[in-house]
Amino acid sequence: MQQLNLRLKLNGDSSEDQSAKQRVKQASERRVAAVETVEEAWQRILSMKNSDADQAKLLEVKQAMASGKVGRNPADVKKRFSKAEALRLYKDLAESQREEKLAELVQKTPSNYRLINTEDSFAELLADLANEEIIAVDTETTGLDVYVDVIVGISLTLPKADYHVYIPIRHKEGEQLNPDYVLAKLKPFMEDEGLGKVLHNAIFDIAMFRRHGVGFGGLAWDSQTAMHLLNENEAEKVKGQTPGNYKLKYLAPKYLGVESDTFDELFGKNTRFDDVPLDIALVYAAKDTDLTWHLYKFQESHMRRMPEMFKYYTGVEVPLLYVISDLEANGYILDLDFAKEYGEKLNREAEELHDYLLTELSKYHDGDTPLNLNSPQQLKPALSKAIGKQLPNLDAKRTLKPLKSEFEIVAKLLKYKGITKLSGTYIDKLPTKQNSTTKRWHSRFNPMGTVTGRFSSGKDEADTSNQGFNVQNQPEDARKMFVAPPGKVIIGADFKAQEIRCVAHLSEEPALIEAFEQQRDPYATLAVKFTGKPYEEVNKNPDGSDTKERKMMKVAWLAALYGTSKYTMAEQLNTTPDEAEAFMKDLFDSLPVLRDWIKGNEEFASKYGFVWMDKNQRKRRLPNATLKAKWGDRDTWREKNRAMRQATNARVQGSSSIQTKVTMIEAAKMCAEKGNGWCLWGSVHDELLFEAPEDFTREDIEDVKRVMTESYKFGKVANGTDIEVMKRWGEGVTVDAWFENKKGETK
DNA sequence: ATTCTGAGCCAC
DNA sequence: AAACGTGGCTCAGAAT
Repeated sequence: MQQLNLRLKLNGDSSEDQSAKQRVKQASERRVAAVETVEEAWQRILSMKNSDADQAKLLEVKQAMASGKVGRNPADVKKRFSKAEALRLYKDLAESQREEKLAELVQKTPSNYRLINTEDSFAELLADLANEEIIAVDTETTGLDVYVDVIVGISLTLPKADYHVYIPIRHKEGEQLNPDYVLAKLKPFMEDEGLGKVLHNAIFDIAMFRRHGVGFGGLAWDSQTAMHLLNENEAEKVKGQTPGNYKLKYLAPKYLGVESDTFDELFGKNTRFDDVPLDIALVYAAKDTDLTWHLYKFQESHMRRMPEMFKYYTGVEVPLLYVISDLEANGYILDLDFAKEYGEKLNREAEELHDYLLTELSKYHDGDTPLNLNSPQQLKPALSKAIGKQLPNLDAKRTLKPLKSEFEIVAKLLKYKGITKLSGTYIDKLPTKQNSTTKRWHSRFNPMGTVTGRFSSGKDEADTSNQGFNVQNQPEDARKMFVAPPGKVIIGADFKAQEIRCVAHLSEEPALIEAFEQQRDPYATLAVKFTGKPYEEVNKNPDGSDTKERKMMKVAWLAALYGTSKYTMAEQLNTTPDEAEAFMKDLFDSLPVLRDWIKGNEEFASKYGFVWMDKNQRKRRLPNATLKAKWGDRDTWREKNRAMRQATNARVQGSSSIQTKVTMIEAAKMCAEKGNGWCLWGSVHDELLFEAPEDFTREDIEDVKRVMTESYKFGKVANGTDIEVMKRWGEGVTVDAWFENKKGETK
């Protein structure tokens, strides 16, 4: 009861109460300090509301204090032992542990780790390298920007000679060989196709060697991409679990049972590797190739048990890394004048809309700060009041668009959102990402960025330069910033209806097979089968637009592929869920082979917990597919059904991505044969883009067509491609139009 | 001051 | 028995 009274007083806010509050607090602190033992303080601190991370740190400090590893700072002893002090002690503890750890590592340096920093030891290494068939390679660098940073040392593992080396070349302290000399001597080995090489994240090191004028050959294995193929779920986010990753330092303990500290753990976040003393650098860096080598042996033995996957990995994914390396290094050119002018136009429009919206909506906004239109949290209640309708969210497509014609303000908001997205993410942003060294724009193409095998594109995971960007989601309007280099064109070639052809092949549905045999539009063909109307009538309207039958088939098609629910389908077809369901049932009844194929995918996944991509080259593991959905267990039900949808989708997406990757390799070969400035410019899932001299010929186009349609066949289903030519991305013309235009110019 | 998460939206 | 598969980026706002 006394406590309650005290609290009531403390909560008062008159100045008298304030000073009373302070006096009471000070008195109580004096009392606690006088009587509280450190043990009691611990009880108090540990029972506070601490984050999990803090609690763990606190417990560690408590233990360290008990064993005498850390003690209180004499200056603090008079004060009450606080949580803040305990956390300060944690820092001291971590620092001393780090030093201890480093000393221990150096002391326990394996006898077959060699620091190469003399003429003699380097000569011996070169002689031994000549006897190796396959080695492991890694570089240590000043940072992660492969166009700006430099190599500070090189690690090699020589399996036959049975030792691991670190060759420091640019550390700030310690005896080292001349960097140019070392690189010149290593160059023939690095470029030797006959000397196999194993790396972890090879794209990075290949780019680093390239930067120093050293080519790369003989790539045999990349333990990072191989791991993705062996377990694409390693980094999956599961509730209540910390997700894994594909870093060597994570994989080695997990799969090799070897203890391994990360760079940050050992050296802290802001240490550059050229600051690391050589004895420590040796044990850290040589361990990298040591671990990479062992991870390779482990992975190889596993993958060999899946021969088709092994063949695919070594035959496609590994050589693809060279292709990506060239593609990324080539980079892009942006038309900065265009971007500036366009950006200014967008910003003017946005400003006008912003003024209007703020004027109209501010009166419905409560709060001390002005309404922020970019904050859904603030905008939702304000807009709801303005239009007199409670909005569930501000989803442009679902929520706002239907209200667009009824409310002027919603229409303006949609326009505003569209413009600010375009300028904020693309038109104004991309120009700031020019690389200082190459003066070009470089993106990343991660061949294992997705669980199905598609590429992802963007910035490097650990890259802090903020210069990365996603090439694969550039909207139509932003693509216009990308231009061909002077004297060149961009040639775009897509896989016509890639995923549908893929399904035709995998399912062997006769209606689809037949459509492609007759070179007919697949959606129209489905519409014929379903409606009984003639092809011409359902394919295109007289004005060239889509017929409603064809549109419906397209929606239904995607629904089958993606597992759309009847509710979403109803929205898309503008009908009721029941009708949508009935329509899908009728449709699938008319395509029984396709229906059974989808069912088969689901049954396979339910039984085995994974599905195969085309020709068993790759797996998509879906452990949740084996769940038994129980009544009332919503989470299980949701996960199970998600896995069922993924089963079919992954097979289609993954098999299609195999086609794209195989074709990229053949396309790169074609470019190399042609020379004369031909190279790959990009890839966006179902299309490849080339850079070519603007005096390319019709024969060149025939070669592109051949590469696109013949590099990877979906069984007996023919491939198709549409090719266009452009000086500016997205402003393409047909090949015929290009040559017609040229004829006109020369006349 | 830095890092994380969710909403939202771009691509195929 | 409600929400379409694969990604990445930006911004706001919260957590640390």
